[in-house]
Amino acid sequence: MHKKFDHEAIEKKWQEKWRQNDLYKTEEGSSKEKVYVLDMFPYPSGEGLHVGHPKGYIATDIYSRFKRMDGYEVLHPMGWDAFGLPAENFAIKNKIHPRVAVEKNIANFKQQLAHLGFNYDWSREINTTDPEYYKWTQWIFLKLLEKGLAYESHEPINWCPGCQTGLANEDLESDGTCERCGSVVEKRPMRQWVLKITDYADRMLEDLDTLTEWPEHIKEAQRNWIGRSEGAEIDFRLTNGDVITVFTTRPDTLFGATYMVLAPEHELVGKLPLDNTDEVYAYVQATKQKSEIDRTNAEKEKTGVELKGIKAINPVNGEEIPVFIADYVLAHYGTGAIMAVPAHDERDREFAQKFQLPEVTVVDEDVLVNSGEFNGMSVVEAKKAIVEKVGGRITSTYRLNDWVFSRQRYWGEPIPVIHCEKCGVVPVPYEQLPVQLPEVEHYEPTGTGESPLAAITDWVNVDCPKCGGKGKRETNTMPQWAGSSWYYLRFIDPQNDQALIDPDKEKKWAPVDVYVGGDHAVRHLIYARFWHKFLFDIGVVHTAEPFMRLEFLGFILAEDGRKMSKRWGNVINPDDIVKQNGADTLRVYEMFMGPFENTVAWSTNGLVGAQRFVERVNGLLDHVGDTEPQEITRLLHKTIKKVRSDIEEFKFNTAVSAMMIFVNAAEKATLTNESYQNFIKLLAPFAPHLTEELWANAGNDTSIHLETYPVADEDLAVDDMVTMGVQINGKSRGSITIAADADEETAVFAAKSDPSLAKHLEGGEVTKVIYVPGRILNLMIGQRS
RNA sequence: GCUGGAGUGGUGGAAUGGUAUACACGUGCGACUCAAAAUCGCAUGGCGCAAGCCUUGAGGGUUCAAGUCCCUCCUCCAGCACCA
Repeated sequence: MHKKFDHEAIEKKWQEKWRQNDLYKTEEGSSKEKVYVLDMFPYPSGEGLHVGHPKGYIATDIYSRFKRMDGYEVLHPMGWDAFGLPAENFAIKNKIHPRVAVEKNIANFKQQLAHLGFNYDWSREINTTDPEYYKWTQWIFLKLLEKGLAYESHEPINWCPGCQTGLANEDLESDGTCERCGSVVEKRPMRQWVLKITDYADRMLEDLDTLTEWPEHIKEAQRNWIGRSEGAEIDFRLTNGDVITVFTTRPDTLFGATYMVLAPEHELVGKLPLDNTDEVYAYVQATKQKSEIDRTNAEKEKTGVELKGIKAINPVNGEEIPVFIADYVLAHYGTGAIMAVPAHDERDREFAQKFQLPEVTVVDEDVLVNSGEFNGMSVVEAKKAIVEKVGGRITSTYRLNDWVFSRQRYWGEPIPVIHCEKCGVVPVPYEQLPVQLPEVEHYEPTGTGESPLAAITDWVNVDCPKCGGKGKRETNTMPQWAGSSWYYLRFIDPQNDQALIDPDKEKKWAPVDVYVGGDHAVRHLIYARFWHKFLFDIGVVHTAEPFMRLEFLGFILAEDGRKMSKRWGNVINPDDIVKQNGADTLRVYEMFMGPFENTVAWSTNGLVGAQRFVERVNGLLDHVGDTEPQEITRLLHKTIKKVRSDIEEFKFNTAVSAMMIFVNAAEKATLTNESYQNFIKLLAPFAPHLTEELWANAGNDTSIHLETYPVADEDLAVDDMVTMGVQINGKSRGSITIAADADEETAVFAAKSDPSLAKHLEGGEVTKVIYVPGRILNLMIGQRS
């Protein structure tokens, strides 16, 4: 009789052995075909992992183990995304230097991951806060600057009074609060570094079509995020001679434009000669006071003020129309100015009704009316014709804005530029990288809009690299997203101090073949794709896209159906599960819970099922004999076939269930030692400790994880006898068991010979037979009259 | 509102157009035990004593055959949203 599986001792034993033997180290010079399997690397928080975190890591672990056993050279690394506000806020609160806190958290995370027996090549570990790493993050920034894709802006930006830093639009919740701390975000005019991501918007959009192995919903989310609208820019001359350019997707409705609206922030507002300057000024001020919540609430009543003393001239018919400012027009979209067509736009209609402005219908049933020479034209034709007539320009605009790239905080990559009194912005010479974060005594935010770095005068004051005169270092740092926008490349060549990545190695290992993750995926993927395309343009990488295949994972909720959170007290720590039930049980359970992409609640009961399975496999040796029934051989080969294709497709839940079916059957019979060892290999990627132990117990002195993965014998994977359903007049009435290649006559005979089927055939003639071998027999009978 | 996805037992879920409910949990009964846990065996969609009938969100359609394909509708989830 077998012993109960002592998971604690066995896990420890093999994890140590694997480490000692460098079992999972990627061989650089290997001639095998490569596969690069990557997790979205974690942000090492102080709270450690809960059982939801490892789900994706288990999947990539299984996938990469499978690929290694199947003859590939596998690159499967792990690292840490450790810059950013949470680490800094945690450090401030607990009076610890962020670096120290991060080191501690990483050690804790690494320990937790180690307990699950993952096959990472730890010799490639990277950390975004390591100067040897962020040297290259800074290098990319300098390249962007060199190519004109990084620029300084003084536009008012989002300021979070809680975090005391500027934020990108994307850092806000939909209600306009800070996603980190929940504070109501204000607008503040500030000097900011901005990256011209909009230059890449079209390419990012178009290349989505090449990503055939990405889930559709992620691609759709990217399209929404980029939000391209096709339309035209049209110039409206004002009576004072100024010109306002509007963006519209409906140039065909130009005859219906009965007024214009500028965003209150529009640059022209302060410059126009107006009769009601005070009123206008007051409205602009009132808009600034409003939070983003009030500003973007579509429910509220429209407000605005007419700019008195000027009119605009509708370029298509020469009519003079009034000009307003109103906060329903957004400064950061299109040109910050619109032509208002109350008849064909709900928001314009609402505004027009309030201010009693005329409404002119110009399109009826997709055909133009009230539009002079364009009457009778289709909308599609008219769009082109009218733009041409008024000298407009066909163009696109995007929901996506340029990326606000500076933060007034300590714990980020210093932006590597120097401000010289004489030369202006001067990039730090490449050979002086990295610009290291200096030691500071107070890394709390200053709240003045300056980073804490500004107080360190001996770091800030430097000679200008260009003229040798007085210069000051840039004290803003990069946002957390910077380091994670290119890390997947560094794993390929983590220690290179001469280049971001060696071109030969890049050609060998890039791109990432399978990328797995969930949270924040849309935004991270936008940024990473943007940088990757830039790196492609400057010749650093050889592919236009970084991630060939993307697998999106569903989260694990707490048993109560809520998110796992300290706040609810419903967090389950994987360490506890590993200790009580074992790492292999946890791994099998998380894969068995449901489809990989589904969000499912943790179930302690469900865990028991996985545990029982692990124990039964441990006891399977008792059923090994000299022979095995043929159906066991067949079942094994069917199982091999199923498990292989399921792993390939990330259908781990059905792979596990197929193996359960095999074990259930094998327990009721006997199986040969050969089949036993094949089955253990089949399970090895899922339960690496158990199978390694059983492999050793079976007298092998190699590691099972370097063995060849079983291949199904196609002849043995199909049944020679099949049980198939029989329908009579399309209704299922029973089944027959016949040879898989039986002909129709045999099948019909078998059905007629079956008493329970024959019963249904009485009183009628078989008028039609539908026979799909191995699938179905359907007999149509007509009533005998 | 727009876009994408999903609705199957008490629960998680399975099913190239071919016997719906695999696998697992839970539950019930039984075995083992002084007893319990663990383990093992049997049963387990609904109605019905039974033969049988019904059943994949609702309703239509295509087909020999529909959870699967098509149409209409309902509900839920996700992303976007005063985006011109």
